[in-house]
Amino acid sequence: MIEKLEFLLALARERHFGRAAEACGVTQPTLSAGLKQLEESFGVLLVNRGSRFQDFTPEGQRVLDWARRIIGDTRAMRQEVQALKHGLTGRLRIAAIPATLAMIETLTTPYRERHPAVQFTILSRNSKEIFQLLDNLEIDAGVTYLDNEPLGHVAHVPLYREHYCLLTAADAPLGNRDKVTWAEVAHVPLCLLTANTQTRRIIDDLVRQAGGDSQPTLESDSMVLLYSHVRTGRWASVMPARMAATLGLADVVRAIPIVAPEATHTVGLVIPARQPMTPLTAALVAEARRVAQI
Amino acid sequence: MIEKLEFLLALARERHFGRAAEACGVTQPTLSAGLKQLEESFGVLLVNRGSRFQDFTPEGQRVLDWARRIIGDTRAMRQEVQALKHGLTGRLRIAAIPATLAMIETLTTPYRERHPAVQFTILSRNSKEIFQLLDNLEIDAGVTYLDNEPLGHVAHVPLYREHYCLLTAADAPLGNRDKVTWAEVAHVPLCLLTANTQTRRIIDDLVRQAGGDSQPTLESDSMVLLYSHVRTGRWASVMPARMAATLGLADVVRAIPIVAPEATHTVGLVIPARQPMTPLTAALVAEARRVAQI
DNA sequence: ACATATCAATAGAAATCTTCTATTGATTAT
DNA sequence: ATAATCAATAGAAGATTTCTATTGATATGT
Repeated sequence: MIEKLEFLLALARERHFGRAAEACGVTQPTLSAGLKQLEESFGVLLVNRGSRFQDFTPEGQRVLDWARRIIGDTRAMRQEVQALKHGLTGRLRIAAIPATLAMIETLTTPYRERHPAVQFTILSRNSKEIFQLLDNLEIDAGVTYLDNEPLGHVAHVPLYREHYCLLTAADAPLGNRDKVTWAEVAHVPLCLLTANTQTRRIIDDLVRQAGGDSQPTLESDSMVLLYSHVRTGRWASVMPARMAATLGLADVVRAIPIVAPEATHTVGLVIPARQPMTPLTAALVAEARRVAQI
Repeated sequence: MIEKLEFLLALARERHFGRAAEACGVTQPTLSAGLKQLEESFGVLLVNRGSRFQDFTPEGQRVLDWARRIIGDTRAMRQEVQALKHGLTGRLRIAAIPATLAMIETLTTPYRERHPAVQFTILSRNSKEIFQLLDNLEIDAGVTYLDNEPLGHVAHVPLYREHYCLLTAADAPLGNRDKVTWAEVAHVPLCLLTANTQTRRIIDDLVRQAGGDSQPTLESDSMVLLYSHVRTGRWASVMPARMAATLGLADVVRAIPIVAPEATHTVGLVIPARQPMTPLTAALVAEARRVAQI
């Protein structure tokens, strides 16, 4: 029964019988049969299909919601018993938006100190993907902005307020300043994250409000790529202050706080709205509360 | 897997492998094997046993808690799909303390009006048993006092405040009074519920505070039995006012409000603290809110 | 202290179910 | 029109579950 619900969950993720079956480690006919059994046991069609997967029926949607919950609880149960036996073990799966990648270690380092047996998987994803992964039980927690776009049905723990700074060469136009305004930044050609990221949308908004139009000279979804350009001193960028601080900068590059309008956004941990949490997640939340600066 | 968790739940109820097996509709070796598999899958002993059932290990306790939740969710899921198909169907199981039995119809009658396909099972139980039944998923809701003894981990909906009255013959010592005090009641020989009920404990307390000692001339766990004695006019009793009002009284018997000290206790619905509720339970809660007088 | 009863575990056979491979039928893409 | 993709089906092999019958251990009663 639980295994059948796993089939359903996989199908929701993959939207394809064959791939869902593979994800579950069974063959396609096995998955088909499993779903058929579910449907028979409920007496309702759960999946609309005509020679290929189409979508879930309304009943299928409801069962899917319950399946997520039931499977989440089942995993939490196993984890908890495991923790009672051997302390915290297993793999903690986190996804973070690129702008926060450099601060994740402030969570994982003390976490590992306390629970050395825990292993980590950390993915760089945009915020929309993070919420999808959370919904599908594919990650235990996410790190993203809390106050910008509506949160899904998740709980959250604030971590810190983000400020932005202009990264530019000391000998560039604004390079000798102690602080700059968004109005000034609006005229600098920048290297920025691609437009499917929240950080980019935030920066775009601020630039636009200051009268600019933000046509970046270079855009990428990789922070390392942006960083490697900026450190040459030949490109400018706007980055979260924490990111700039953590990465460290070459001598030729200066990180200049952008001060007006004062624009801060809250970065925080997002976790599934389940009570009780899994032990691994609970420990992460405890760490987040310790590390939180707000 | 879910079936195995059902085994565990049955064992917690019955504390006996054979009876638990019977409750699950399997033989004892099947249940034993099922539990052994659970233990192997967790890698932990769940049940302490030496030639007979002893108790659950700490891990077993935790698994038991999760099992209740997971199985509760599984049933809720089935119920919800069923409700999507055919509207509300199935059996709503309620347990109520004897003092409230006469008011249950104020819930069930409008409920049935709205959802004619739903069937009811209503048990008369004391409050301790009600909470056990709730914990074991054997009932969907209970009706009991909310403010007297500590509630388990349940949610609740207040229904009304209970007042008490003295039932006695018109020609008995206090029979001509419009109201009486607990101090006066303390001297009347009464027919009361047995001491394992909350109602009795409440009355005992009030009588004792008024200086009496409550040695009932007759006690029973059956309201019908008490009622049949009282209606002869040859016995006196203290009953919740609602009960007296609902049952109706023979001409010779009067129901006299007991006014001082003003003693009211809240009667309410108690339901498992699960979100979301099962559809059957949700409908009952809605009805309770409608009927509630407080 | 001995006999009896109760209880859960075990052994082994029978039955059920699950899963697989191979194929089909239907639809979509080229 | 042909090929490719996808999910359902058929049928055999394999795994699991469940049963009956029994054992071994502990408790109960005489």
